[in-house]
Amino acid sequence: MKIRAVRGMNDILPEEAKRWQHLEAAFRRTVELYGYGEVRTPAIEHTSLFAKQMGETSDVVEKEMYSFSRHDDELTVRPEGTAGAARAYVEHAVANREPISRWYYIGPMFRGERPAKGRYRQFHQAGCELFGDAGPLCDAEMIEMCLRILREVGVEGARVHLNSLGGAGTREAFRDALVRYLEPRRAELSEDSQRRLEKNPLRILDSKDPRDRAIAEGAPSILEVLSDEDRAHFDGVRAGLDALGVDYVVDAKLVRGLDYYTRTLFEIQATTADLGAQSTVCGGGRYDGMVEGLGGPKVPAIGFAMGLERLLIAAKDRDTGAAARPVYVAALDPEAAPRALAFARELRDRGVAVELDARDLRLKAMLRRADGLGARFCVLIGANELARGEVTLKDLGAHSQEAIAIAEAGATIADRVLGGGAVLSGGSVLGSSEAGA
RNA sequence: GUGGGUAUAGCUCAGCAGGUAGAGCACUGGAUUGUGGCUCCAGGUGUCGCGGGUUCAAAUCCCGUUACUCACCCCA
Repeated sequence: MKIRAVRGMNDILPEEAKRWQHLEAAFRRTVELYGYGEVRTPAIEHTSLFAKQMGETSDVVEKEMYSFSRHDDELTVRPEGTAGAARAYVEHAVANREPISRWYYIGPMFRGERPAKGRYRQFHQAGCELFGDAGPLCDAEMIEMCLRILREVGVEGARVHLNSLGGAGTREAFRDALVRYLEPRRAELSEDSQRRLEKNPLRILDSKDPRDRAIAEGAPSILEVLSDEDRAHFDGVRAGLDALGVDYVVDAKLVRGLDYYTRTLFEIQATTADLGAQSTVCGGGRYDGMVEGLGGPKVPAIGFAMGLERLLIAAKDRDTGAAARPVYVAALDPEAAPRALAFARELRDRGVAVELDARDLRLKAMLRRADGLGARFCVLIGANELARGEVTLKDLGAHSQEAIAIAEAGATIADRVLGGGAVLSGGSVLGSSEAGA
């Protein structure tokens, strides 16, 4: 039996990796505009970190984590990025060094869910965490930043959903009120929701089952039971969004499966049909209690994460820029191959990208390959060239070729490839002729 | 985790009233003794996802299994 990739885990081949690189670059570029710096935390943490922060009874912790014992340690491969970042924030006493910290991360996360489109067991998230500011304006700022990222990345039709869970006390009170409302109607709920009644009643609010929806319609709204402080914060967020001209919908039924959220909760959905049920492309909120819960000082925080696989599905494919146009060096005879190898190195020394081809093939096949790669220049080095101390330089766009003394060829080619605007105009001319053909 | 669909060449797919496999693209060679993007010709030895079963005979029918996929669930 052949060894295959583990279920739910995918290879990303170079061609596709290019799209990832563009996505990640756009993310970095954008969040750095807002003052975020990258943090890199380990992929493995103590299991208790996730169990405590995300909630012992959350689905992720209960049945989706990749956990294992190693010697005396109970460890887990991270299912998300926030807990690890907060742990590092506390561990390094960052609150003592600076009043506000803005961190971002990009990396793989692991959850043992049943794979589906846009949902994999190893998946990738890019996210931000802001520590040290409890004010509502940074909530609004972060949401606007998320929208900017999505725009930069080419996601269209993003919709912001906003809710507030209130502080810890409000949340508990609401949970009780909700259970009091639902308990008498238990029999009318879907099977899933009957289970959720004990475990995570808030989840019933965003169930997709029509039976649940009907009941959820009449359920009490968390927004009605917010404390004055929570209400003021929520209004502040909305005022911030309004000032930024950001469209959003208040959705009192928006909830999360993770326990650590307080107050502001938001989710951005892409309206791409391709995403199917996995349309949430960005989710985040406040977690004002986490740092203290990890043994740190009372430091409020807010963060979000984006699922990169989903982003790539939702993102309109844009021109990823001019593809690399290597100079193609073809070694035509075995005796000329070492010279071609050395010549390729010389071009690279001069900063020119080179694809060396020393296979035992017909010149025709090599030129086809050079075309396929989009090379503008092709350098032929064979027995004839070797005898004359020359190389043959072909300009594939102009259909011309010339003999150049091998001692000068490197400088000449580097000059043509790298020299000023010549590259751009040459590239676009070739590009348009290709498009026309 | 639950239910439905799919699984044939590197890629996209055809073939299925059962007789042991095809097309396009891509790739290689030739037409053009060392000159490309077009054209023409030629080139496939693919465990027809895997394992069982029915049958003289299975890619085709049945069962199981795995992967992918859609919905639910969960979430980013």
